[in-house]
Amino acid sequence: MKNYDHKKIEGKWQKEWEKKKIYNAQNKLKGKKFYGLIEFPYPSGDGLHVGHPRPYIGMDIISRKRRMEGYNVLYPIGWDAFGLPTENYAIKTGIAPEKVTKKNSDNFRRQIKSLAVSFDWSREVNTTDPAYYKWTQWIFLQFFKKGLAYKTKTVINWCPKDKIGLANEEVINGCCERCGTLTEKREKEQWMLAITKYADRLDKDLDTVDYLPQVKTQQRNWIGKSEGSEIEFKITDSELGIKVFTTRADTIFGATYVILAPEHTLVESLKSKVKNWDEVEKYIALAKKKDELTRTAADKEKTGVELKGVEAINPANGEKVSVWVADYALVNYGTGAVMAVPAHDERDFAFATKYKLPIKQVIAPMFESGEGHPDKPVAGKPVIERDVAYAIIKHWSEDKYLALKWKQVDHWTSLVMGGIDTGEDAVSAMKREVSEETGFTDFKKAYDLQFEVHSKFYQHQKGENRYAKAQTIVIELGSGAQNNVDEEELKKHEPLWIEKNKMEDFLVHGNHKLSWNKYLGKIGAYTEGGVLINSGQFNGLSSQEVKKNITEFVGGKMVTKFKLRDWVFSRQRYWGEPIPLVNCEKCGWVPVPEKELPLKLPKVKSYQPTDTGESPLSAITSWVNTKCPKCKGKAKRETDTMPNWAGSSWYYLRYTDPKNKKEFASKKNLKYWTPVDWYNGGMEHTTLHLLYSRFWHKFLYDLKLVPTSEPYKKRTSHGLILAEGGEKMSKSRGNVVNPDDIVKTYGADTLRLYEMFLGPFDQAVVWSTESMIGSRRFIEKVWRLGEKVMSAKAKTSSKEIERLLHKAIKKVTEDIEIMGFNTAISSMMICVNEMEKAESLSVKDFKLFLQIVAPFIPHVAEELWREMGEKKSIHLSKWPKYDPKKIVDDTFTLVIQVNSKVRAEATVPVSLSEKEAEEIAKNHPMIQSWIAGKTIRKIIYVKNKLVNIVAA
RNA sequence: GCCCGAGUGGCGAAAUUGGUAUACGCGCGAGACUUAAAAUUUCGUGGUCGUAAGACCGUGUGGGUUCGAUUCCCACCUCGGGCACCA
Repeated sequence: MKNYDHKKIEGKWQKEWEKKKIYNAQNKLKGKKFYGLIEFPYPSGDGLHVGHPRPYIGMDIISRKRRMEGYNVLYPIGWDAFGLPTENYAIKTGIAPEKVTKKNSDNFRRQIKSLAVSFDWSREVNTTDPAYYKWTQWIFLQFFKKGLAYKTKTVINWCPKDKIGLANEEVINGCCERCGTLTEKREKEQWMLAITKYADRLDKDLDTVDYLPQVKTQQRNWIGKSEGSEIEFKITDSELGIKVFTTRADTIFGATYVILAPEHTLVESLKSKVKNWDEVEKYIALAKKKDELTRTAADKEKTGVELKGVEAINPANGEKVSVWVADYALVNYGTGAVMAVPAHDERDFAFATKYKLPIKQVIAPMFESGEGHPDKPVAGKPVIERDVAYAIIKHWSEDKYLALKWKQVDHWTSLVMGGIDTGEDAVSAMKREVSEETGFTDFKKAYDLQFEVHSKFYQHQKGENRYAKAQTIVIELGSGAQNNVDEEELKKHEPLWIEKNKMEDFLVHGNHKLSWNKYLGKIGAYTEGGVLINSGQFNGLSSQEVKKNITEFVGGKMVTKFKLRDWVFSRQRYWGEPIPLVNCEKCGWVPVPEKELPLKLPKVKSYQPTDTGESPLSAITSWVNTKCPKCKGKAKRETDTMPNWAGSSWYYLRYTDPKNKKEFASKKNLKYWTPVDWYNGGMEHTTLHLLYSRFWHKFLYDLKLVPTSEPYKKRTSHGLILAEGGEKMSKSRGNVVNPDDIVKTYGADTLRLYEMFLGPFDQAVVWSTESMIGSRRFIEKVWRLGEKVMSAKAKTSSKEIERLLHKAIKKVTEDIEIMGFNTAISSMMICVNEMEKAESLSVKDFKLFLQIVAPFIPHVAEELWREMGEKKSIHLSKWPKYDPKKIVDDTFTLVIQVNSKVRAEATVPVSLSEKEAEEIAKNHPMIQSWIAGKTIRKIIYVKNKLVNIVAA
């Protein structure tokens, strides 16, 4: 018996597979296909660490299974090789980026190949290859021709360290995504791609794809679709008006001032009217200077300045409101102006409180027999509307509050409350009620909290439905001076002094709790929906249904806004695709003619970006100065390059036809291969690469250049592999585990199996080289088992083994589909453990086992398969089917419970009837003592599982 | 603050139309083989009490629904991820 030696078999089979091209996609565009995709790597100088291959191996297992299921499989790889690290390396060393890229990708290729990932290497692409980026440039020109690529002066996020403009997506907490440096704002002419034109479709079409729910939510979040109203507030004595965007048109009667973003162009146009212009100008200058981080810090105190002398008119009620400039209004969202409704918006509330601006409640919370409320309104009974009030009564010396405990109803407690008579105001009404019900007379202070709460309920004693509109009144007692309280009142309820911090638990009604929390200041603005009050003709309507009507009433219109901004597509860098446009004095921006593509990167002496923010290309005058393709006059080339998201936005299309010189891919190939059936990648690319590529794809679809509107049918994610301390693996932390070392000592099969066994595929897991031994042991067991089976030459297997084997086939078949690799492996381990012990295991059955384990440990499976006389690769064999008859158990363990506690077990045949099971249970000796002297109330029977005797 | 996910032995983790909690693996303990070690292999391995049979407790915490809850509901705590003045 020869021992398992991974070194002897892994290289051998890798060469054989490559020679026979068994993993290459077949060029015949016929039959069922499977296109599996992983995110192509950036070939960094550090090489692969053990975290990189996790997604490759996962998708490899799926691809291998698909091949065995008879699919024509496309599982490609390439290099996303434009990018900063290579360029920075070039700056430091002077070595050309092409050379570095070549070296790094050669190393990556070698490493990946050593893991036997079944990529089709004949379709390898490289984004930095001119034959590839010719088409990246070509697609960009299509955007340009359709007016979706435009150059504009914008405020961009600028990283002072990398000297590069960043898209919003690349700014994390105000810092550069790559280097962590705090970004600055800079004004610059930049090429933009109009992704916002596709915002709605990018959002809506998520319904048509099978993505992880988190991916969909994150994309939706990022796109930030929000439906609302655009409404104009006219400025008095002026032709001008302020257009605001709001999702809460229902609160417009409560709009007590208007806010403009500091960058809003209207501010300048109002200059002549503004009396405090100096102050305003200063504020604006300050706001512009602030960097992203300090300006958007959530806990930052709000600031602003009033435009004195400017007044706007609330179109709902005609009231004059003040106009302010404040940086909590953002210029690039909505209209850059906000109608402030402090009573119903947290931010406006904070601002209004600080600057003492009026706060007007226009939405009353509505309690409709909800939680902690009296009975539901009864249909058919009359509804009596009543004005009422609650009193929050503070003790004269202690930190206690007065509340009522109702005597006729259990667990009923409330604030002191009562009706308001006609002509009476709420404060006097409550003073009257309080003295009647509690006897207290010394009211030091009594005021209206200005918080109205509505409720609907059924009043038992009166037999009628009530609609109560309650005011919240606060009364502070000066002393305990008290009159006698009427006997009748005392029979109804008992007044109790409750400590402040116990009050919320003491009160049972949701509306009382709400008023109490408003009093405490726990609720600033009431931001939920409710019933309109103080809103003229709209009073009594619900905030949900009234939005459209109110918008029309004030002459506004319903609109949809997005958080998504257009994509900054320019980079002032060398190592990227040159933007193929020339600027002609006469003709403006003119595309480089298609036949001149690719527009290659010229050789430069220095890769250093300039401090002025121009790319190193601008220094090469012989390249920059050119002729206009249109008029042949003098022209200059664009010196900006594309961001590295460009090449990755369409690479999956190129894989279908990677050598095509006439098109980015032929229609025929695209039609057969796309969409990608299954795309696995990192969550970190959800709002960047994934969204960008969906955008490009939709654009190409509109040009009828791709056959589907979505590029990827299904999207899953893998978790990170963390270093042993639970930290991220990185060269700088010095905790990187190199797969080369693992392959050398344990073998590629062990590494593959271990990575898949570590834990759930989509979760982060901690690497442990110590635990790897388990996977190696499993492989050795399989190996020994193979040797044993071959020498024994059994014709049949024992029944138990057959059952376990077919169960494993079922489990593995199903689990691979849901990326449950760890549980699939577990079932194979169980199977092997039993096969080891088994007296008889047939060659035929063992070969079935080899087939299901083959996607996980391809070398060992192939070696044993061939030794058993097979001439063709196991990876081209047909995926086994389990036999449903063979997985049926004859017996099962019947669990017998008494009062839901397991007291006994019995091995019984599966054909057992309910009656028989009950008999077995009752007569079981272990059970007798538990039910002795008790009455059996109930017997619960769960087929093939348990009997539960409920006895007392 | 808001949204999403998670919390189970010493460790990685299984198990959900509600039905034996801890499969599988690592580690650990004891035995076999061996001159010895490694490798391999057999048995054991949630906690407490008990000589034992066994009993009780146990899936982040506190409640609830149920004959029965890791699974469903409510409240809370902790960790991870995303968003963050988006009107």
